[in-house]
Amino acid sequence: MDASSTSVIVTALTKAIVEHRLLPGSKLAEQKLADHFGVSRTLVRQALLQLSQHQLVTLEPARGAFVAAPSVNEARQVFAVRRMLESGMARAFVRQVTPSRIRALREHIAQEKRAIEQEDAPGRTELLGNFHVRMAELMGNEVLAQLLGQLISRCALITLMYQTPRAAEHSNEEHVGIVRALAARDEDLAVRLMSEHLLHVEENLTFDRKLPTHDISTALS
Amino acid sequence: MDASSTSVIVTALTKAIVEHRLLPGSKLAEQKLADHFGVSRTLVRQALLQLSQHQLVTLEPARGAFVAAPSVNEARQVFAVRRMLESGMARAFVRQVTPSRIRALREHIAQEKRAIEQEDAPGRTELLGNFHVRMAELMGNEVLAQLLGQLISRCALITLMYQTPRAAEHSNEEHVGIVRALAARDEDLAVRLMSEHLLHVEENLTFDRKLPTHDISTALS
DNA sequence: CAGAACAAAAGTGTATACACTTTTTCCGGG
DNA sequence: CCCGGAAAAAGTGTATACACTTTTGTTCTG
Repeated sequence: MDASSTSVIVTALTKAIVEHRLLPGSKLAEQKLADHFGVSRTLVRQALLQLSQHQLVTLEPARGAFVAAPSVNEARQVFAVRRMLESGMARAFVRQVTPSRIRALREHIAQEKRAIEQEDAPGRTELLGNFHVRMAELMGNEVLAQLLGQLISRCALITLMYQTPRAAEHSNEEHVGIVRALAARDEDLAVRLMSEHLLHVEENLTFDRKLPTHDISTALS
Repeated sequence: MDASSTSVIVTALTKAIVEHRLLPGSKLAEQKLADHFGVSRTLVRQALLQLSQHQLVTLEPARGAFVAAPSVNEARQVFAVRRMLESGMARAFVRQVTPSRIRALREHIAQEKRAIEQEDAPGRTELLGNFHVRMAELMGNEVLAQLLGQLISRCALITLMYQTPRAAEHSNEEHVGIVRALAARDEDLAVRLMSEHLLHVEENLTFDRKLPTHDISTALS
């Protein structure tokens, strides 16, 4: 059993959704996607099924697939989970700090900064989210990394316009503070900063935004 | 797009895998499953795809689906994630304790006890795992509950023979202690007990067990 | 002109078909 | 007797077919 052709579709759609080229509520018609990717509906359906498990797509019986539009409530729950999980992660990270791990995080933060300065909105959002995944990877816990990756994709879908330059810079600075606490092996400070960081991100949520529904063929090309 | 027929298959297979009626490594042939459930391979494939995302099944290209056999390393990572997540959950729970929530947990523990006394092995394992999901549900965080549910399914697959009467009783007693700390609103104690509880469960892992591969038609009937 | 009712079109849900890969079986050579 | 290899069987991967549902568009009625 294979998922390689399917995963191309999953990746492309995930990227489009997370980068808001496909907006919440957009219809994802199977045949149109199939034509676009040059495969049959079978593979498209597999991909949509996967995306629905990642909560990036909702399936309505006999009506089809739509880009997910998470409720305010769901958004808060996702952030609550992230706070629980990631404060624990910060604590665990402190207990196994190494110079090379700190270096890797600092390099990542530098990349973030470059993306912010160049006003590269999609790259910026991705890097800011990936900071957290990077931490998990550096700890050698792939299970954690994968889980966080999914949660963060959901967050990207949720936050929509979180990626204002101001908020992005703010996040970047908070990352700096977190890494400083990690490097100092200050467990409680690191945990507190991580928790506050996620609270700040959540506070920046803009739930009242209404955006037009895009066409899928333009969004994917 | 529908998943209702598929979800029956997913549920049945999940139950069989978690209860060890289907053992790690067992082949899950599509046509056999299709015959058993009276549907076409299409729906079986959808189900297997979902189960592979839950990490209960591994898919090997052109070779088919097998009940997952998580490595020791993966097992430890899953438990590490649970400790991070659930100590945070315990802390959050304390901050929003109510008498009815404590009552619900105590009732759950009483159920556990009954299952242990009656030596109902599958029910026991399920209830012991569900204690943690129940906490998430009581907090009103469905996202957390769903996530924990998946992690705990993976754990059930991992722990295999964790469900010895002794270990089960031990877990049950620890649940009692955790609820007592929650009721007393002792945040630090609750967090510590939860973390230690999960460490104890992890310590009971038996990685050296070798078990025969069952036949799927007997396991599911 | 607005609205209900029906017909046509489009789209989803499941089954089946078929190409291709892996596994098994069977046979001949060492 | 055992090993290697070819042929057959079984199984997976993708496409397609078809029934059924939803949506759309048109016509008829008040």
